[in-house]
Parts: sequence; structure tokens; C-alpha cells
Amino acid sequence: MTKINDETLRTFVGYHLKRSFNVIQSDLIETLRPFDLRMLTYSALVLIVDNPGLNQSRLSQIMDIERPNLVVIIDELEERELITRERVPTDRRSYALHPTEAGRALYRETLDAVTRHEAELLSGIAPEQLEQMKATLKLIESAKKGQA
Amino acid sequence: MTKINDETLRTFVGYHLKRSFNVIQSDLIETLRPFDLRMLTYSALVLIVDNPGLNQSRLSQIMDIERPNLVVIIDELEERELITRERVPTDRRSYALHPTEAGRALYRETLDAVTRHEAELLSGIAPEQLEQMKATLKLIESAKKGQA
DNA sequence: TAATATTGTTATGCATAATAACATAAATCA
DNA sequence: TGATTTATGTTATTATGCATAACAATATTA
Repeated sequence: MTKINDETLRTFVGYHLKRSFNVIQSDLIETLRPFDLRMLTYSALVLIVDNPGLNQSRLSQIMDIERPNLVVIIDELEERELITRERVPTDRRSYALHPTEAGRALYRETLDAVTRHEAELLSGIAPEQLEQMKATLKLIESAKKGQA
Repeated sequence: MTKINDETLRTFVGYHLKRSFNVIQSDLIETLRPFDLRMLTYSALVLIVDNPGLNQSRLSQIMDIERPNLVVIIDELEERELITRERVPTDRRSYALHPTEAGRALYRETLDAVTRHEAELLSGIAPEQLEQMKATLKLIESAKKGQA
């Protein structure tokens, strides 16, 4: 079984990012499965609990997805009565998103589970090394084109 | 315009990975567009040029995708005459994948373009910092469950 | 007031990814 | 050897993620 050479792709930061993200993503999907949440529904729930009252437009911005794609996510969370859409009197186009008590409870449960799973997955790596990496990743984030 | 709080998600390495990968991915998609390549067709082409003769099973393993999903990718590269599928006499189930001269030429062109684009995107970050990050990302990769 | 912009929505398409089922061929084993 | 199991490539199907166009209702602006 000859070993495959991926040294060319290894010169790219993006290749490393993709492969390592795959590992974390697989773990996260498994962690969220018992709660019947996907990555995006989970992210949305967390952001709504932490920012009660925000609207869909703002949420789609921070989540880096297009508004149309957020609609179905919000639909699902609302259907499951984890959040509510409330008309804003001062701007009747938009909805203020609020978590329900069930939403806050699920938030607490899942936050605990996700935190523990990621910590376990990365337990072999020094915390300072991870913090250093997060800082570098933030730099990459802010290298985004079309934003000063 | 109140700033949205994503501090909870910021505690997760996965969140940082996802967001920074999005930035690099957008850039890569734009870079590859003129060559009519997608990320997966590009990765496959590079790996075939660098590992001539490998079969689809091995390639799907290194690319971390399922064999069925590789089929259409190989179909496309073959259709465009960038690679060939050649029957292996010693194992008539599998195909040996080889680049054509056109495939090698496109490889050179795109490698140059992709390298320059990523370098430009990340030009504000110290090279040593990026190398350090790659090392950490490799550790995360090897933390994958179900592999000793 | 008229023109423009924003919010949420529907519809649609493309890309990525996972699974089941299958034909062909190879390897194993009894 | 022959029977069973395994590996390779394939088709079909499905779910998910992500982008764009078009639109109604409402706000903003000129």
C-alpha cells in the first residue's frame, strides 16, 4: 500500500483548514444528533439566546449565510417552539427573535455537551497552542475581501 | 446597530475554523472559476498528477469523500481529457488514474494561480505564524476518532 | 409624493456529502 | 478446488449547505 503524496496540497493553508474542520465537524454532528440539531440550527439557537430580540437580517449576517437560507432554520426552531418570531412595532417588516424557556433549556444542555466533546477531542493539544491558533484564525477571518 | 455577541460560539475551535475556512474557500472558488474547476475537481487533479496510477478507492480515501461521490468528479476530469482511466492488468476491478498532458498543463497553471491568491490573501500574517498553525491543524486532523 | 432600500419570503439551482444496492473481480478459507 | 467473503467502481437517492432572482410589505430618502 503505497502512501499517497499530498505535499502539494499541504502547502495550502486552506487544505489544512478543510481537513481539520472535517474532523471537528464529524464530532460535532455526532454530539448534536441526540438533540436533533444540525450545526446551523445549533448556531442560530445559541446566537438567539445570547442576543434576544435580534432580527433575521442581522442573524444571517453574523452567521455568514444568505437571508433566504436562514428562513428555513428559523422555521424549524419556531416549529419546535425553541424560539418565537415577534413583530416589531417600530419596524413592521422585521421579526424580533426570542428564545422560549425550552430553547434556553436546550441551549444549556447542548452547550455543556458540545463543550465537553470538543475538549475531549482536542485533549491532546496544549490549550495555549489552541488559543494561539484561534488568534491566527481570527486574522484570516478579517482578511476577507470586500471588507476594509 | 448593536453589535452581536458571539462570545459563546467563540469558545469553540470549530467556530473559528469554520469562519476562517469560509474566507479562504470564497477566495479559492473565485481563483478556480476561470479554469472551470471546483474545489473537489481541483484537489483530485492535483492528487492524480502527483500520484499517477492511483485508483479511485485510494483517491477517495485521501480526499476524505465517499467513493460514489468521487465517480462524478473523475467522470468530469476524464470527459475534459485532463486524466485517463486505464484498466489495471493485475486487478481488473480498478482503474489506474493518469493525467494527460493537458491535465499536467492545467495543474501547472492552476497551482501557480492558487498559490499566488492564497499568499496574497494571507499576506498580512507572518509566515511562521501560519506554519505554526498548520502544525496545530495537523494535530487536530490526527485526533480523528476511529483511527488509532 | 415618488423613488429607493430593507426585511422576510418563495422558488430554484449548484455543490458537497452520505447511504443502499448492485455487477464484476479478487481474495480467502474450508 | 469450490464456496464465501471482500474490494472496486457504479447507479440511484437523499440530505445539507449555500447562492441568486424575484417578490410583497414596509421604511427611508430625495
